[in-house]
Amino acid sequence: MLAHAAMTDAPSEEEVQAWARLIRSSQALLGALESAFKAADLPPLVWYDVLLELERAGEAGLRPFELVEEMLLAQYNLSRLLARMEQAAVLERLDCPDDGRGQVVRITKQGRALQRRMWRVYGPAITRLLGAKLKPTEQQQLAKLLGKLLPA
Amino acid sequence: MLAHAAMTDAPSEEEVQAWARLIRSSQALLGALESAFKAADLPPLVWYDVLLELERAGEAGLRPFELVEEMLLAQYNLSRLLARMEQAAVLERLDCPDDGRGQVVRITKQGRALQRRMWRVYGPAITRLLGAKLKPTEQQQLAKLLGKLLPA
DNA sequence: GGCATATAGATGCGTTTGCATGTATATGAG
DNA sequence: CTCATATACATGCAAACGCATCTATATGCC
Repeated sequence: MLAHAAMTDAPSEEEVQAWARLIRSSQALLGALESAFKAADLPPLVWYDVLLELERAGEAGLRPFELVEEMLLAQYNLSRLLARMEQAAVLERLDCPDDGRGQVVRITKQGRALQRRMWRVYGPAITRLLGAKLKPTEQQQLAKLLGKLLPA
Repeated sequence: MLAHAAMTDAPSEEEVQAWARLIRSSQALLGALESAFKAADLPPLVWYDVLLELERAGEAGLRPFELVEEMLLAQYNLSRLLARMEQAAVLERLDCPDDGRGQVVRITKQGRALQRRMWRVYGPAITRLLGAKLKPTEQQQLAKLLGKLLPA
């Protein structure tokens, strides 16, 4: 998948291998998960992420810009995603009382229902794709290592 | 990013955390890499992957279906990707002598040049995003753990 | 207050993706 | 040889994405 000999300041074999496997495995697992959602006639993963954030935010809801910050999603993509999800009645967008430019997004009852239905696919998929392949110790190791890659 | 209490057969905390970090970190790193390509006026990562496979295949080239098997890419996406890349003259598609339905794809001189230009961005990005964050031992650990997730 | 600048969110437009299906050649059964 | 089926690749169409930009409101400076 990678590697390219003879190049000054090239990354080491170890770096490249770790990189390649990170990309490959995440793609493979994500692909499998999205397939599972589709097979169950459910929307894509990003819907679950939004619903989860909103569910956690509770009655107060969240501002779209907060969602942009928490999720790895471009502003214009979130804008249109929220429009689709509102269309599906899984969330509602209210005018923000404190800021005339903004809005507050809140999960609906149907949203919570969808979240639960998605989790019934998501949870088992995690177990099948990751939990079944790594011992608990290894899961912790992996999480720890990946954590070091995270913020920047 | 995940977790959802009270659900039978729910994955464990460790599973969920490892999963979440895998998704998040790969997204973050991939995003940073793609940004680096764009900033350097280079095409997206998938172009590099194709060029690398073709470069490895040498004069003999590769059949599109072989690329589909090696890369994690849908057939119709590859078909159009190859069309764009042919348009950019970084590869050529020849009728396959052995199979009238098929074709043989070969990297061009310009393709090799592009591959090198991309690697000049890619290599340092790997070092910056992964190599600088993990010690060599950790890189090997990570690769090993991710390897267990791979085939299925 | 008045104006320059920053921030929240939406949107037009071109590109890419996903899905279903289409076309053409290959392969195997009889 | 013929026909049914399978495989290789392409493509029409709709949905989603990326980019640049737009509108509207907020904020800070004078």
